[in-house]
Amino acid sequence: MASIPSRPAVHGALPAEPTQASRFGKARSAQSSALLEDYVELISDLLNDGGEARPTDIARRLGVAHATAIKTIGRLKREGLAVAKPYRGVFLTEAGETLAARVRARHRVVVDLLLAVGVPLEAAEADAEGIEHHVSDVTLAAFATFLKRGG
Amino acid sequence: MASIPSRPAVHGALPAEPTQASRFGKARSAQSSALLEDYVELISDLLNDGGEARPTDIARRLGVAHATAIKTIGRLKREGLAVAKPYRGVFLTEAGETLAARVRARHRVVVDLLLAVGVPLEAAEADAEGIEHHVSDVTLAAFATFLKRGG
DNA sequence: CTCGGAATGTAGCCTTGGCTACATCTTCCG
DNA sequence: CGGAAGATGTAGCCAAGGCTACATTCCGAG
Repeated sequence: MASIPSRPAVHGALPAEPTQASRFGKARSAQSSALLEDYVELISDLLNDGGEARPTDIARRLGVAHATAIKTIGRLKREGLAVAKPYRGVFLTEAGETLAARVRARHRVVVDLLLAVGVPLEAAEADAEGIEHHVSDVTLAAFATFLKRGG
Repeated sequence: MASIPSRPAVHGALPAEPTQASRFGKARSAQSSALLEDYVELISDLLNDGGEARPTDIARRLGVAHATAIKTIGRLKREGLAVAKPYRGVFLTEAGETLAARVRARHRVVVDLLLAVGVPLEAAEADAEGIEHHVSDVTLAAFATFLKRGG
């Protein structure tokens, strides 16, 4: 069908810009850190609030099996974000706390922005959970400015 | 992203609300359809623009190896979103076209909203790529309303 | 002090989405 | 017409993030 000719040099309005590829790549890698961010923030919440973060609690809050939570906690440890001795609960390292604070702040801004543009509370909370991991610093700053100015 | 941050936290044990778990679960499953959505939209773009969608182009645009693209195209076929005969390019089914249209519309609204709240173009385009997959219908509607209102 | 239930941890399996390496097909050009 | 080059497809590997099933540890009753 001549539909697969060797690649002609130019392709009209859709050049194969590396820009686009890099955007997708960024979105992919963001997704990979998302889980760690969720864990770290949740652990921080649990520690601040109840004094301890136990795998079972974490698992229940995240809606996964406890084995899954434990496995991910292992990854947290490997990445230097958390410490945990067997049967002794999970704690955050300096790096973990820092990350948690950043993530929590970002989450708040995202939710507030969604509310400011008229998203209902329930949807705002729910969608923010997924959205926040893809909000870059630049975008976050813009959100903050928008909120300060008008919201 | 533990969702209790913006409000005064309950002092005492955090309740193990199923709400939170379901939010995380939703974010997780959204992430799973995200890839398919990206592929479908890109294929639609390529078809509309150049008349054909070839695995190599798709791979380059997404920034992945061609083998990866081919594997995912296989998944698209399994899910009834695309058709492809070996060495003959990829085409969308009715369902695929429908999905593509929906995804494209959503993408536009998300970018427009980001721009409307002051996010620079580059960041808006880049972040939208990740954000759009987590924007629920309710939130999308709110975005549209905000934009129409002259946001 | 012992025992049983709950919490914790381990092992092994699955799918997704990447990759590289290699095999095969098409097309185009000499 | 016959290759060679490039596109396409296949195979096999890896890590992440789920799960279930089973093993171990802890702790509070009794």
